[in-house]
Amino acid sequence: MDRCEEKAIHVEKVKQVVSRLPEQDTLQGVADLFKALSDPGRVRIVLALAEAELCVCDLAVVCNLSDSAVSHQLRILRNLKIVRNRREGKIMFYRLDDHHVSALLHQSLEHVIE
Amino acid sequence: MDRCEEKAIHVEKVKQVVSRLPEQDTLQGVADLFKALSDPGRVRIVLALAEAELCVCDLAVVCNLSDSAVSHQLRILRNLKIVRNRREGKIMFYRLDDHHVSALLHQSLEHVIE
DNA sequence: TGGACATATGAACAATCATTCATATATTTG
DNA sequence: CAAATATATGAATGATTGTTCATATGTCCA
Repeated sequence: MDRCEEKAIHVEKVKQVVSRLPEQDTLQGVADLFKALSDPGRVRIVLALAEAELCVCDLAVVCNLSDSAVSHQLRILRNLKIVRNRREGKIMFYRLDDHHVSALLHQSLEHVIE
Repeated sequence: MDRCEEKAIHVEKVKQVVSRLPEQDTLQGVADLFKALSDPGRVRIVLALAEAELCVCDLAVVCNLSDSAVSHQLRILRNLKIVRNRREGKIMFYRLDDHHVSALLHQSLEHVIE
């Protein structure tokens, strides 16, 4: 069953690495967060919200997408606690929920532009 | 044509935000980077490589995946300059290409665990 | 209350992606 | 050179995703 015993290359290193990895739930959470930011449209939304609080209609213009498409994507971002919303009359304003996300985006920009 | 003039909500804010957004290529690059990390298997690979340099076979054990699956995923990570490889005889060792990525992962862990 | 506006949601379809299996390449050893 | 090992790659298929369209909800104002 254990492949280490058949073709084992670096058993000790593997054991040590495995022992230091976070739990599966945490890995999944990280992957979900990254997945939320894996679409250029959503990246644009998040970067826009890093600049200013905006409503759905504003974001549709900024992203050149339909209101509906933006709304669908905002739900994804909302579910992952990446954005928060606030109603003011008919209008729903969105902003970033968390400063981590902005930092994350800017760090990744460094990697991409480098 | 310009939706701003029909249902315009916050024209000035929109203009300012748009002017501050990176180019589409950059947004796409960021999205690609995040997409590469949007799979728990690849997150596991990257976190493992943040701990030690490992070969494909080691990673297959660590991630409980086939060698082939790991190899496919490593190619994705390689194409995005997230990992580098080095051959030593028959064995191909992988390590992180860039300290940004490790920082990115740890920042996202904070968001998730919070 | 009814109509207009802003946003949200459900379903469906097209496009994209991950995994698997078979096969190919590269390296070492006999 | 042939066999064995480690890794890589191509093609196919099953799953996931984003967008669209139609419709629903919530809010304001006449």
